[in-house]
Amino acid sequence: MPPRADKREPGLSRERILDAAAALAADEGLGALSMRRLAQALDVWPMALYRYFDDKDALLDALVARATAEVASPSSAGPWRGRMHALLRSTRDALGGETATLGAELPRALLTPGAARLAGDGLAILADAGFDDAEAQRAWRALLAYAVGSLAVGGSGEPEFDYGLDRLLDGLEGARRPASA
Amino acid sequence: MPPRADKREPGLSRERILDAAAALAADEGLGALSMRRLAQALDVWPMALYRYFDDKDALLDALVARATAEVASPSSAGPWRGRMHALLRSTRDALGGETATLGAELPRALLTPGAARLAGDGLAILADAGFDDAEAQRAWRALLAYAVGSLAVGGSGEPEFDYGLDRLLDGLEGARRPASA
DNA sequence: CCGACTTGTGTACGGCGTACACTAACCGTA
DNA sequence: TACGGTTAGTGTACGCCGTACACAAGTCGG
Repeated sequence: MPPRADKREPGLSRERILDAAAALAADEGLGALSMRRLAQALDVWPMALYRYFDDKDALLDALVARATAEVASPSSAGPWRGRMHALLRSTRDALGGETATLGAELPRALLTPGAARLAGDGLAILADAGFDDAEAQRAWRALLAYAVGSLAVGGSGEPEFDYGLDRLLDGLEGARRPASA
Repeated sequence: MPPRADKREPGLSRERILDAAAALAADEGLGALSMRRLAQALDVWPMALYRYFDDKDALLDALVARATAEVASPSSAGPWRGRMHALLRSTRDALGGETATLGAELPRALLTPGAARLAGDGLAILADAGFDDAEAQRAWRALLAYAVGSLAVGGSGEPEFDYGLDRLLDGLEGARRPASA
């Protein structure tokens, strides 16, 4: 028999806490996300949250990790530039979206498992496109820097995001092989 | 006679406070920068700081504004790509440097007068390079996004920063005029 | 000499993260 | 049926934070 079969339902869970935290941050901004307010939203005493997260920092990490992990993997069909567009747009949306006003939390998002998977996806696309390993690495970092930076810089939305991305892709494509001359 | 000639020296000043704040943030991280610790470093009571800044947010704004304003204007001689390199490298260093671990404060840096001057410098270079107004705007935003994003993404330093920047510049240059075909 | 102004001193309050000790509910076992 | 262990959530408490407010000390022009 399985050694775990506790019948009492905790009521709380990491998932439920993260949901509430994301909602609170989305509604009132990241600054309003305090352990006390969060506990209140869950109708629980503040210390209850510490059964599920070591401290507030761990909770924040989990929040951005979840957002990062939600970035959709693009299908592996179609031209590489289109797939790269989809991947980076999705990245940008995930980091600036659910994590919402989490702009300030960007750096920590780049250290999560989700980010590693993302890099894998990106590098695969670049490999398909004919970049060798070293160049794909540099290219991926440049693309990610652009995608992340565009969150801070803002601009007038998707067309502008695509414009810069296309220019960067143009440049990368032109440098793909040492020199065709 | 000039209406201001008070002989008592305040001891405190916005400049002195900002210096201490920058030092504290550089030494112990942005998280350690509290009004109380800062006041202690200046050997003053916390409330004294409020004579010079409305609140902590204003102080932080002033801090990043100063860093942004310190970005050197590149000389207007030489090829445009070289000048653009210098400007963006300087931007990146200023935002990631003195503001130090101020990574989290990046967004507010882009709303300062210093950032406006920076944009002016960048747009001037792009104009020299033959971009029309609209395209220079989009190009500048893309370049700034890349420079800012590279702070978050990290990477192995200057060569990598230059690599991505060059690829973006390549792409921008290729698109400068509608089509040369 | 005197009121006005400037600068920094104190005091106080509400909110924060969280350490720590506790209770209540439920389990498997005897 | 009774019981020790485990788990989930409850309370209490402490030290830090930003900052509102009232105040004293020093310096000015008149």
